[in-house]
Amino acid sequence: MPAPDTSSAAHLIAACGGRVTRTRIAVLEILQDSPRSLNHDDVAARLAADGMPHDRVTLYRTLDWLVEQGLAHRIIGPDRARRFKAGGEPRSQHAHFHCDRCGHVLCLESIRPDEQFTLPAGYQPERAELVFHGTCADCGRQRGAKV
Amino acid sequence: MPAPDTSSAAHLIAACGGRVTRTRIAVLEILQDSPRSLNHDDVAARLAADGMPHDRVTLYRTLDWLVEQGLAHRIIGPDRARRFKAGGEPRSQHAHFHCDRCGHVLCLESIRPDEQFTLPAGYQPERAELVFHGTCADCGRQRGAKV
DNA sequence: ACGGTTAATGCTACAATGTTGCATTAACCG
DNA sequence: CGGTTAATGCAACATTGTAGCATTAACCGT
Ligand SMILES: [Mn+2]
Ligand SMILES: [Mn+2]
Ligand SMILES: [Zn+2]
Ligand SMILES: [Zn+2]
Repeated sequence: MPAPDTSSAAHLIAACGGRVTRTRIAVLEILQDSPRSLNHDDVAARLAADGMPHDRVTLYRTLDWLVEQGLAHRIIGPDRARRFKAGGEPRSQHAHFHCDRCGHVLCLESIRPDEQFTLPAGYQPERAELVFHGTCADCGRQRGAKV
Repeated sequence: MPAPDTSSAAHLIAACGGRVTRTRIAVLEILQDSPRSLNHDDVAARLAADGMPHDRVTLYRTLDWLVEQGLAHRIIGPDRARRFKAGGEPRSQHAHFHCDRCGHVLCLESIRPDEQFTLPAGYQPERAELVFHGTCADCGRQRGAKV
């Protein structure tokens, strides 16, 4: 009997009290395996590659559920499409970087927008979203290459 | 002959080299008259109130054109709908505040997200978007009122 | 003021993204 | 293993935004 991996997808899902289904496990593992955030199409493509059956609506609901449970977090890109990444935002709000060249959205865990600004009187902020736009490190290296 | 008001909507539009049409004038004046940002439906409703004929697509193109010309700026809310406000972003990127209670999006001209953070090596940011979420000053005053 | 040129508009159809309702399946529990 | 019900699959719909193309009207020169 292997030691129980308390950080495995199935284990995390079970800890939320929800049912541990093939779809939830597969989707969460896909998010965990990806260094960058993924939109619905990205996840669907990976599910298909794994030979997993998948319904468009179920995927929406699964991703929303993972966010609700704090197992993933979501950010809305300038293409008005949601992108997802494993790991919640317990109290650690972090900035994101949207590369205009390759379209990828990366997490900048080191940058915390909260507690950095003082708002005008009366405003009661609960969270802050900070998104940079420009050229990512990868695309900056091979400059001129039109990804 | 009245002194030429160089900040009037018609004058600003003419200065861009584009044709000065009823729609462009009306839309820009609507944006100029509003203290908060407006989405397409907001603008359409005001056009209708003014008895102006308006087509959905024309409104999209008009607003996009105003942004292109630097006469308005756009921000994408968490409801993935674009909101517009008069005035461009010449070099003055400013933060925005999205009220979770009333849904309004306000400009925080005093807060400039750029030149505030140092990104990891390799990243080349060109602009930064900073959006706070919470309760706005108006909604904070009449707390408990469920707008 | 008039007519020609063409940018801007109106209209239709379409695309992308996300939601709702409901019947069916399968995860869990005893 | 069988019953309960959360999760899924499916179809239809909603919202937001685009593309193509015929028509209108803003502008310019006369
Ligand atoms: Mn992130
Ligand atoms: Mn603004
Ligand atoms: Zn890139
Ligand atoms: Zn408010």
